[in-house]
Amino acid sequence: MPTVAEPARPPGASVGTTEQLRRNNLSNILSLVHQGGPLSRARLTRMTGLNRSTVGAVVADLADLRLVNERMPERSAKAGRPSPVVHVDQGTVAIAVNPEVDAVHVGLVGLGGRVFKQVRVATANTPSAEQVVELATTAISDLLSRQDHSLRVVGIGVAVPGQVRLSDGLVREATHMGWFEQPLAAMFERSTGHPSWAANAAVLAMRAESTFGAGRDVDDLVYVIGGASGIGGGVVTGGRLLTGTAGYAGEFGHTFVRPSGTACQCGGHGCFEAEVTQQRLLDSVGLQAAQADQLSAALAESTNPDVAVLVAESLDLLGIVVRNAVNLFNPSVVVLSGFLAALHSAAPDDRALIGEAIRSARETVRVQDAALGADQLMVGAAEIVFAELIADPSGFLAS
Amino acid sequence: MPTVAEPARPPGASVGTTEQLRRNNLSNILSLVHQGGPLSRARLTRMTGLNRSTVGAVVADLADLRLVNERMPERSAKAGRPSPVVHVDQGTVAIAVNPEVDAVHVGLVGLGGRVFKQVRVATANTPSAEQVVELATTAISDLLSRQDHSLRVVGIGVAVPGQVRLSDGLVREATHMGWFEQPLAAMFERSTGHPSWAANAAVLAMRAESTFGAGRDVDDLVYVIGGASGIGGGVVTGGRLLTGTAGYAGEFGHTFVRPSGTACQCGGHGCFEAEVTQQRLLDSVGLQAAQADQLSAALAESTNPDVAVLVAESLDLLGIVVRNAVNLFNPSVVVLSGFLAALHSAAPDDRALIGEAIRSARETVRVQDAALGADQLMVGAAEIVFAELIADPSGFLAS
DNA sequence: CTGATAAGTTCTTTGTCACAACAAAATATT
DNA sequence: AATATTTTGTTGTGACAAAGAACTTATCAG
Repeated sequence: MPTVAEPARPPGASVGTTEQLRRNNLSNILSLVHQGGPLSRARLTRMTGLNRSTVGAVVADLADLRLVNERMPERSAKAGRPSPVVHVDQGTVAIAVNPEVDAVHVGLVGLGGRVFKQVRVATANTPSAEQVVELATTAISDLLSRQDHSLRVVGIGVAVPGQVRLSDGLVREATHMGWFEQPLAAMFERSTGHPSWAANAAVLAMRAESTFGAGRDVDDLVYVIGGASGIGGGVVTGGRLLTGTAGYAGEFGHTFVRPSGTACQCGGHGCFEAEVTQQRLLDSVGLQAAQADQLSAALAESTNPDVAVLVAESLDLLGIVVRNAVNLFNPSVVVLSGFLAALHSAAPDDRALIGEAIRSARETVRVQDAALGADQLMVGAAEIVFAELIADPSGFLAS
Repeated sequence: MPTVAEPARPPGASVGTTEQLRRNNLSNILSLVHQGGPLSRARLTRMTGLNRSTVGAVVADLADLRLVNERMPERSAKAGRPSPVVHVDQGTVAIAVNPEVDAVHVGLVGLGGRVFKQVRVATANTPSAEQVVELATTAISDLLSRQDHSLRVVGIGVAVPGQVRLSDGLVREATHMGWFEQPLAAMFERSTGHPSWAANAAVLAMRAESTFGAGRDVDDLVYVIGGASGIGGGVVTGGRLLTGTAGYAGEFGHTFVRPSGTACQCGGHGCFEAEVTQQRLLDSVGLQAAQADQLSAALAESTNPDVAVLVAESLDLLGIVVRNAVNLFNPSVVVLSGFLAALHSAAPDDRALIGEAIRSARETVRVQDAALGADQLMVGAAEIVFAELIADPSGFLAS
């Protein structure tokens, strides 16, 4: 007879035993080197507050796991014995996959966030989930075989333009791809043998930005990105990624901005992403979808009053989204990305965006544009894999 | 010369040393007993996953700190040696203060969340911050002197209807009280000698609900409360309270719901709390402000078509707020409180509230009414104090 | 009254980290 | 060029926390 289930909620951080303590220290130090680049052991000591000898032991453990290696610095500025610099291992990589309407992107990303290689496999039509897995699997073995040194692949991260259940990587719906209830992570695991995760692309873009870009060292961050397939976003609060109960949090694209507005693909009305689209802005200045990166310049150069009206109107609606977000999340930074960054650069100041947020929250928030370029999604997709590795380095590699 | 400041961000949970390990276990077990009521040591063992002997040692430590005590159970159901039941100490209390427009509420709340005593000190006019401190200080010594056993007061928690900076308990603005930039926590500390904290009343109401009420054991919770002074709220995500960078997060009352709507006190337009007020609903059924608790019944009984229209319209606007919240936070539960619960009970079903949220998030969310009654705010205000105590029991009492 | 069961108690072992003493390797000073 | 100073790695020791085993205690079932 099974015993009565306890409220299994692990109270507080799950660090109760000495074993978990060491795991935590391994995790923290690996995380610092992953995010902060090469760091001397002396700096790690100061940053963690641990003892010199402890840091030495932990770094030695990480080196045994081939996750980091130590090198003596070439030049040392200050007096005293030089401290060995801890680098992330260059042979440990994650594979990033990003299916799109007309192509599949596949990349090789090293621990530390460097994109080593990247390919774009074009498709004739919008690919099915099965096709994406097949194309990506081929591309992956191709990428790996062309590599000279042998790499250790720790897993696959897939960035999907749609809603993904984090627990098992099930794509609930990706309307632009025409996908519904596709167990994408499981499909990748079966096809490649590598442990796989999938998540919403906008959330992963934010992860990249939050770990390596404009949101670095920001504990309370709101990120909104606009692309060809709509508007998404993600939130970091208290230094932690906001996922919600299943991973669907951060859908800024479906914020209500206009009563009885255009019908949205989601079934609702007045959604932000139904009212403000990249296509409409591109059309207004006569650009093609492929020229989205020129939107900011084109908007700045335009003297067409119709464009000015469209921009003003779009900024107003973006302002509603940002205002709501500032009131709800009280972030220190709001990052705008994709065509929303272009829209932002067309605004005379940030008053249209945050002017109507409550004063207390408004005063300490700043709006800025994304810092990362095209690699963004590759880095973000790899990051879901690395996050798992970093959470429990030795446990992850043992399994 | 000061050394160069390191990015002092403690990576991950700050549990790096064996000392912090014990602190963490003290904290976890005290938290379980505080929230879950009396628990046997055997159950604590199962809930924490720690060893019998460890739990025994930790509980002994907590007993030494006079935070818990153990009693043998009167009746035992199963075979085997009876496990001592760990109770929260009844002599450890926090003082809860809640200033309102026409009164100051002061309460004595025990560890474990029981309200021992409570007084309402009526005021002729809306009191200033100084007056509130003065009235409350008198009421506190009065409450304490009338108590037969000697109590250990661990601190004061103040629930303020306005925006409060959490770090130092500065009231940034409480428009209904007419307060601006009042260092309320510091004022209480000076006047009473007890360590004091202040926070937004709606957030504290949510804390109560999240710890002891409808949001118990819910890791992803959205809470929206409507009262005489407007609409506020709070969010728990991933089991943690969402505060934002300074503590102003959760201002659902200023969500945009109607273009060119009524001007709001915040300076914005179309805010939810400007469009839907308790007063208007009370007026529609001919109730007074003091009869707010009868609103739900009155709305149910009303046959007036004007009331029906107002209710439908208000529900629509509430639906916008809830829909946005579901899309952004992906909660498992949305709790409605105050007059919003009355409004909710007047709805035929929850379709008006969550019908337009994105499907994936909508399917797993449920909307329910607050479970806690009038004590809510006292419990919540005490909770900011207890949270500090629980985070580091021995450190808190040593300081 | 006896056996089964469950859980507290005690003692030992293991593992983690802090600390102190020492050694090493660089710069700074004379 | 020699020496002092500074900073940091290294090593060994001790404190402390938790796990585990062996034993004891207290209840229930028959």
